[in-house]
Amino acid sequence: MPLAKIAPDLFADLSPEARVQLGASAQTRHLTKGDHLFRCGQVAGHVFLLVSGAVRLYRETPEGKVAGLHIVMPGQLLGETELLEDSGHYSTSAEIMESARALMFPRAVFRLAMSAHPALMLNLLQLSARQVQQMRRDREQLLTLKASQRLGCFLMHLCAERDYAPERFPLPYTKSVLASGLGMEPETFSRALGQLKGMGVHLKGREVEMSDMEAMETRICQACSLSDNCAVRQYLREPEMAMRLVS
Amino acid sequence: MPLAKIAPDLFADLSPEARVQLGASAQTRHLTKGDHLFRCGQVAGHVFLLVSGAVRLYRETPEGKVAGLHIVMPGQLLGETELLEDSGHYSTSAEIMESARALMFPRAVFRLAMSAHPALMLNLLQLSARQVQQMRRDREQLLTLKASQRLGCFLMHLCAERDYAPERFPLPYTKSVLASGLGMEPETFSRALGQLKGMGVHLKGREVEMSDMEAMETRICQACSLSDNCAVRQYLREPEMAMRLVS
DNA sequence: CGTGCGATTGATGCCCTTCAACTTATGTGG
DNA sequence: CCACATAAGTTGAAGGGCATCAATCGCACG
Repeated sequence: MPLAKIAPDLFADLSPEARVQLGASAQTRHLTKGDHLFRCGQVAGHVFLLVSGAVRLYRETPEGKVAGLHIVMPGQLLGETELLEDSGHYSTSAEIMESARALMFPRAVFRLAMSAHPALMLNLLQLSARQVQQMRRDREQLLTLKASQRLGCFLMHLCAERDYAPERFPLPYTKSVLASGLGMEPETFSRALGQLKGMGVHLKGREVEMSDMEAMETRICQACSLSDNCAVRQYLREPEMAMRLVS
Repeated sequence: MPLAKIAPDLFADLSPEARVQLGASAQTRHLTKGDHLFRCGQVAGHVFLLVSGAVRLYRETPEGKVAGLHIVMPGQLLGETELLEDSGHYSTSAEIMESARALMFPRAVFRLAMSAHPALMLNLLQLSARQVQQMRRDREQLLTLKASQRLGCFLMHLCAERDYAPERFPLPYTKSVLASGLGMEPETFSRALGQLKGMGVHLKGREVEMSDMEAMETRICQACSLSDNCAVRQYLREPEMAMRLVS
């Protein structure tokens, strides 16, 4: 598969030759649930690009607690923050949650490509900026929203960003994994779901059904500080969206 | 003041001429407590470099709650994430918490400088990567540590990163501001301080005194997942540190 | 010396975690 | 295809940490 298809944002404005050359330097790895892409503390020799599946970034404390940091989705990079860091060690562990395929770029190759192709560096910078913004939103929501609202917000974003129909769309990974990504325990997740049922949210297996977007917006977006500059709001305002709700 | 003095990391490896040129394009602004550098939603026309003082990034919800996101310290950038974002609007508000001086670079100038000087772009990328890592730590600590531990961790980092002596060093800003930055209410902050007294932490005005680093390490670092690759641990292991404790 | 803001302390309530028991899916070998 | 084992998810009860509201204290300021 060409790089431009896997992560269009990252490889945009890159000459076709450069893309091919970069692609040739990468190995493909197939992994199954429970495998590790890398572990915290190992020498950071590679940058990974997730093609399919799901990966959880986590760390563990000396006391043995595991703290989930982030769920990586297809098209995203892993180990990019270590690419430029002085220490040269991975600062998190990366565990496969869902059978995955990943491209493996040697760190040195990636750094050379960056220097050779300013467009790539610019794209990396843009992705990084977006990630910072997203993490700010995440932090804020941890402090201001309750569990059910965070879950509802996530579902709406999923729907909006992938342009799904609210009445029926698939969950990208299991409930436990999602709970970990949202920073809550599975039990809390389950109870949060119960509360969302009052807003027309039903979840069977991995099928999501959201029938009352209006209630969701008033009871969730209202409590979130992003207000208007949020993908969800824009999605709900789209005319085609109104069409879809009527039909 | 030369740029290299204000933010050495950012302007490293940049030719002196380029530095002077960039510096010439910047206006200096003096601000006092309560002023705003920018507000959420405004057109993002500038990138700011904080020279002195302290700035709080925050957002507010439609319901009127304010959520503190980050405290910006001298030498750091503001509005960098908006520099590359498509929307072109500030995604947070920036309020002065402590009389400040800031350099104001027009967005377009900064973007041009980035293209013209790959070293600048590389440094930006590195700063951004570091910021992501720091935010990961932050998020994790919000979920795993209790308020007093977060405060203790912050104090130790402050001490380690600026190479202060634990027995006596200044707090960079007021308690309320610090509380906001740590994601807790002033009341909780106050109570957290009370708990730290049991570990030899005393705070008079803006003077910090930490007399029992050993207790701090066992009761705080032990619960944190960074374990060894943490500036605090390294600081505590330094030989000069041992000297200092003995003398 | 009063005024106003920052900081402290107490009381109360909510949300989430934790532990435990239970139910429901998932998948494997007979 | 069923029986079984294991994992995933649900539900209940108890407890703790933090937010919230309110009152008081300390301190810098005019």
